[in-house]
Amino acid sequence: MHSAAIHLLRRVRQVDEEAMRISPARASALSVLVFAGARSLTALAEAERVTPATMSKLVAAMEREGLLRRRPHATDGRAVRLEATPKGRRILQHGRERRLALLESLLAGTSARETAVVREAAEIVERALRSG
Amino acid sequence: MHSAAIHLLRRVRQVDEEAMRISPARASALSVLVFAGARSLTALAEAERVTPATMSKLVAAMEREGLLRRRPHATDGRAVRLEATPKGRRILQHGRERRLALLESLLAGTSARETAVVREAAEIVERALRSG
DNA sequence: CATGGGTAGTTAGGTAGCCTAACTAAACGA
DNA sequence: TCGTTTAGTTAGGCTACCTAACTACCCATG
Repeated sequence: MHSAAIHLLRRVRQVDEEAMRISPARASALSVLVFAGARSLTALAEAERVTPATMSKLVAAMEREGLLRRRPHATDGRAVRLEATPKGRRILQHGRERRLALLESLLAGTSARETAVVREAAEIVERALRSG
Repeated sequence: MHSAAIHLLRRVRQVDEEAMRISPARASALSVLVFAGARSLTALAEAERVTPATMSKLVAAMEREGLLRRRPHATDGRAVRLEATPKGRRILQHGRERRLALLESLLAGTSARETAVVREAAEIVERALRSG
């Protein structure tokens, strides 16, 4: 399971870089903003299970690339509100499509039942990580 | 699926580092040597889907740590034969146990059926990556 | 048997993503 | 108002990845 995760990510990285789109860590953070909505840097760091320091650099890079915007928090002068830009949404969508295409082609040699097993496993793992 | 892999590895890394044992990339390479047998650096790089340059550095570090040995190839003076040391096997075993314990505890809240789904999915993904 | 093209591995230099420690600035509560 | 807590940044360090350029060796072919 662990080994499968390592190898899968290495493979996905190859394709991502071929297309010069967006790295896995950025795609993952951006998707939180897109699908779960705008939030503070620290909240995003928690969602992604990294430290605020790490997220601070990721956010700075993504902001430079125009993937997200920083807005002042309505009432808290220390905090920022991070939100995806239209460009960010677009690029995330591209990335998702590319990744999806890769995963589909990888799973092309497997049966429908096996595909369903993999999908369910991904959900189980995410749920377990959230609760654990 | 992609996102589950990212989050799983981040979680595993936390535990690995707590124990100051062996990093995921090293564990993965070492396990090839332990379970599939001694081989050349380039062959190991291919098995791990990284470039020889990357593997060269990994191997140098693991050799310094006494996890593996370098032997001359019987007939080819350019090549080396990499094999795990007893210490390497031992540490790999520890790492596997720790990781196993983590994964077990993560999956503790899931049913037996779900655990089986995850196990099968890992096998399917590895098989798909090998053939694709 | 010399020579030149391929192969095994290393080195140099660069990037991303992760960390901890130490900091600034704002908020809050006693 | 003043000390503590919280949000985010910066500095410095590590691992793991890459490409490009190198050395050393292998092997065929003239």
